[in-house]
Amino acid sequence: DKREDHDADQYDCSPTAEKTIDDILKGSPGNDERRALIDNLLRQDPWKAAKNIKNYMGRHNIPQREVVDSTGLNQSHLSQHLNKGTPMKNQKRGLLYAWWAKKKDEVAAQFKIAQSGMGAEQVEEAAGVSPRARRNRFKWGPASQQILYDAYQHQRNPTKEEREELVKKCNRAECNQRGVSPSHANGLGSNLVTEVRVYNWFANRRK
Amino acid sequence: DKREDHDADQYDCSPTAEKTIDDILKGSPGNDERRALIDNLLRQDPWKAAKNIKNYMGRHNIPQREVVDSTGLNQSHLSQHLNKGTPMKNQKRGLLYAWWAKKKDEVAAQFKIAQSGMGAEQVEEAAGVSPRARRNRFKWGPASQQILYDAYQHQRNPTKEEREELVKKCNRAECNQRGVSPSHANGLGSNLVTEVRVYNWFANRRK
DNA sequence: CTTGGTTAATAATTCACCAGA
DNA sequence: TCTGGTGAATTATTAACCAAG
Repeated sequence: DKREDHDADQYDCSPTAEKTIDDILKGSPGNDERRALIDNLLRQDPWKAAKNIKNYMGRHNIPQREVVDSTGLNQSHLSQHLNKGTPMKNQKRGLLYAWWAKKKDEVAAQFKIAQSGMGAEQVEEAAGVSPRARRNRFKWGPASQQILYDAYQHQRNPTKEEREELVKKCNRAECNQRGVSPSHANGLGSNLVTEVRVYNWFANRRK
Repeated sequence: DKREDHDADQYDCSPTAEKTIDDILKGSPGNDERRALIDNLLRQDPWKAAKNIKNYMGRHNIPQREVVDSTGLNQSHLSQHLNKGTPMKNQKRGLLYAWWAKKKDEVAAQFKIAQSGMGAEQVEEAAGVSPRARRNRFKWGPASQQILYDAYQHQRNPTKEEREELVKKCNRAECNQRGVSPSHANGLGSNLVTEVRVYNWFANRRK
């Protein structure tokens, strides 16, 4: 990772202005269906929708920050809405749902493309992942952590080979959790497990 | 509270450069003794010192951020050092101890001055609280919270009178926790309990 | 006044990174 | 082949508003 030029104020779009559903849904086909989904969600129980979104984010290990960046919602508000059912006006819920509607397709596209031999990053690009967003930070999923934890009990200092083995096992588990074939691991994008990450996990764990 | 001009890059001193013990101890008499204390702490068990500082901060409800601002230490590093005993080099521990040495005197001075009829903010000024630092945010102490919690069980919507009563009770408890006479409540500075704060506590609690 | 919304700020945690032995 | 140190980023939580019944 490079230190990013932390002064780049050029984030997504509209630096000051509020976002709109159109901003989020910009371009890409199939927006009629998405709008229908959004309207539908807006008409239903917000708490139920929140749980579904949270669940989806959990399964795919999507950082809350990505949602914040692409919707323009306030981080703490979003966090409370998702985790505690704190109220959120329809206008804002719409943004959240729009993000979700689009994201689901993006993710699906990513895994589809991942069948080809592309690397994880190329896959993201090819799938048209919202361009301006900053790359997500890698995040361990519970499934992988369980695997690592078990391995740790048996061996605190795995060799490179053992680590590579763990990488495969983790990626398989992650794909499994997402309901896709393990061969599509590159669709995991920023959450693809690598040997360095496994290395770091052990190094940090040992402290 | 006013919205602060969030662009003001003029924080404490030395925006880029590392701080030194001298920066922290600048001016104010009695620095020889402070240096002796610092050296002494540096020679002892870091974890023991950390616990003492943490304990002190807890008793006076001092935000970690104040330490970060005045020492220039990294927030997560400080947090880990204080809470988990993560190692920290002497150079940096020195800054932390210097802050503590000075802070203890400042706090003592604040309570001394608070005997006079000054308001909480004037007291802070008079005590020569490091000038450039931004005002700390109010934070409830455990003692006060217990009082409020007990009151809440009995009455979710206290009247203004009841709230004023709680204010007094809380401030008394806070002074008590700090080992000072309740008459010195204004020495509590930014942590002085007021009726609005009590009001807010109940309003937030009801949600 | 109070609830519905909403938010800035705080701080524990997570994942990484780098200099040496 | 790390391990001591460190740190940027993430996010739940805390303590505030503010508009409008």
